[in-house]
Amino acid sequence: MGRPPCCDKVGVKKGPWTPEEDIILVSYIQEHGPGNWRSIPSNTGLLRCSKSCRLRWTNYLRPGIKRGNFTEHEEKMIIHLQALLGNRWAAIASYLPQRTDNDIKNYWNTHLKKKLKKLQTGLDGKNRDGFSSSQQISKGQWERRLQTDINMARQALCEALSLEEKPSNLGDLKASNGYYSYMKPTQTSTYASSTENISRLLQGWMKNSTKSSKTTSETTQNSSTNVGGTDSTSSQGTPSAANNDTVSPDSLESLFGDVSQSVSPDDTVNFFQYESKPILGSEASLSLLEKWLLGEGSAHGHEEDLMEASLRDTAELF
DNA sequence: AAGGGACTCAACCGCTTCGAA
DNA sequence: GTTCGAAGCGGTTGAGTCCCT
Repeated sequence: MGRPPCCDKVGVKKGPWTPEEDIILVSYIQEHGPGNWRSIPSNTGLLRCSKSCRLRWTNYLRPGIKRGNFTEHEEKMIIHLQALLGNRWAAIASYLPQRTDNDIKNYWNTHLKKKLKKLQTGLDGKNRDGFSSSQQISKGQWERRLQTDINMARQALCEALSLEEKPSNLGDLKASNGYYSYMKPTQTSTYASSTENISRLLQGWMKNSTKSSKTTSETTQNSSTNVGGTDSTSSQGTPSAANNDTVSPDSLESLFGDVSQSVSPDDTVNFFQYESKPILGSEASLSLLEKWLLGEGSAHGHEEDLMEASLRDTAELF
């Protein structure tokens, strides 16, 4: 009963990918670009379903993926964004271009959830509730609308300024609807890191062909040399934001320590107010926002700056 | 050294969304 | 306006690894 599996064909392979399969997939995508996943198994001879190919690519083989430990900044971003967006991992991942939604989801479930739970239980006795639950819901709804506005503003800005050059660190990505999505390579030097991937895969394969598939993760661990790609996710309808996993402002406050401790729990909202409302207190903040809107430079750095500016200016407002 | 519980994370499953016909 | 297939997404699983006793 129920929906049949996407690939109930006999002979479709499941389970961990082998280095050989990785190489085949990367080579194919290098040549044809990602997309048209349906045709990949038949065109490459891979005994995998299209979904599996897509996942393997987006979560593992795609250039620009950063692996390994999350930095403190990334952690904060995730907690912030999770509080605002709920478990919309793809949307959250769009703010952390080097991380995949799967990675973020895993990290949340294995690390951050526990961390915050600990903090929350520590605070429970105090009952310093900043929001009512209804406030949280309306904030979520408001923020989602806001995010759409932000994306539209970004796009409009890019179009208005006829931006032709790509952001320096985004390689072969193209701004689209406020997000960066893959653009089929047309000229030179695209997929440099894929080539690197392949050679690493080959090396790892030759060296450790007998080892488990875990080895692959090491061989393909790739410095983000050229691309900070993300799935071109947009905010979608049916959010389940403010679900049970949503973090209370108390936890955020505790976790962020000195960054947040002097300001209200509404910081999370203020962070996004910066993205759309002209209440910026300083020109510096404005230029940061401008840069961020244009997708210039390292998203990481500017988001951090923006967040700090947000907190700083919020404090100034009071 | 061995057993077993805890943890991690790649991969799968199934529902939803989107776009073409 | 409806249908259908493809792609996207979030939740869940399970194999491998780590750590403690």
